Amino acid sequence: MSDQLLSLSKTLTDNGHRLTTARQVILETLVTCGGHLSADDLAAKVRDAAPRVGRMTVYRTLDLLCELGMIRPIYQGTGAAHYILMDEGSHHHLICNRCGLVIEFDECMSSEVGQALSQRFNFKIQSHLLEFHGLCDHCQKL
Amino acid sequence: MSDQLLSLSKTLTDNGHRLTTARQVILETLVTCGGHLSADDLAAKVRDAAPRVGRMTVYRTLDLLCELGMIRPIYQGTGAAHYILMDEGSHHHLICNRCGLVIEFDECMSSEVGQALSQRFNFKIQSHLLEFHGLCDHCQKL
DNA sequence: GCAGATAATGATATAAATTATCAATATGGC
DNA sequence: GCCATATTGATAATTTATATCATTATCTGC
Ligand SMILES: [Mn+2]
Ligand SMILES: [Mn+2]
Ligand SMILES: [Zn+2]
Ligand SMILES: [Zn+2]
Repeated sequence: MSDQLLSLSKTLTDNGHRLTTARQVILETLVTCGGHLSADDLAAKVRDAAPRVGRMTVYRTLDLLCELGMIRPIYQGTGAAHYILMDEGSHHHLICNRCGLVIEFDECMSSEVGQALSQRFNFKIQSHLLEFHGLCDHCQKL
Repeated sequence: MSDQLLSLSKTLTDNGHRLTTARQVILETLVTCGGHLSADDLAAKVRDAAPRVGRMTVYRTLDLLCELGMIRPIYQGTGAAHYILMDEGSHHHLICNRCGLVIEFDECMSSEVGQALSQRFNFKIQSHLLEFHGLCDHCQKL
């Protein structure tokens, strides 16, 4: 069991939620896949490992994880929400407006800005998402 | 007709798309409302001004505006996509993970990072979105 | 370890949001 | 104004998301 999985599980129990087998499998699948899945995509993968887990439980678990700030829904081409992991505190993308290509990157200087905002609005920051949008190498040449 | 509306219209024609009356009304409504609308919300408002504009046209226009980088779909509580205006080059949010409150802010230091990424990946940046997620003043006290 | 209170589940039904089709129409270039 | 064709909108189909509720599993306290 990975550290990340342990940490996510702990966040659940720390907030008074039960660590059910369904939730365990869902978390494990989510971590293994590295996120970027839709609810139904995830439900399908989860059912490979645990066929008894219902689709509703996946939807509800995703909602719960969102509320706890562990994941975040974003658009990724299709009409369905895709969920990215937020437990590391940040997530960064370059996204092509034409073909939908997603490039991940790490560096970012949002901490200072966050600090200031946190005070101004008395807002407790748990994570951030930074996305640059534009045209990828390939799509610029079309 | 606002400068913003003119600029958006120009982007359409500059990219070889027709400036139809439907698109004009859609853009105008979008700008007037300041974005943050779902496709169906927008369709309803559009039909107040122009009853003949069909829902499909709104969906398709929103897709087109996304592809041109003028707007961007994000999640805002409900299952439907909400569209934010991106033509100013950036958009910044503080979002409460519990109640969904959205606070807008202006300052940000993403330009330098963007510059570096742009070169590294040969990616033409058109805009960026920065979101901080956490708990608002009110929800921290629950 | 067991019982009880209750959070959580999952089968089912319903609603909401998105996408596909295609004949009719409006648009911009000439 | 004419024409080629991009765009539209009515309709239908599909995909996503939400609501219900009886049943089950989890945790707490003993
Ligand atoms: Mn990612
Ligand atoms: Mn906004
Ligand atoms: Zn691309
Ligand atoms: Zn809140």
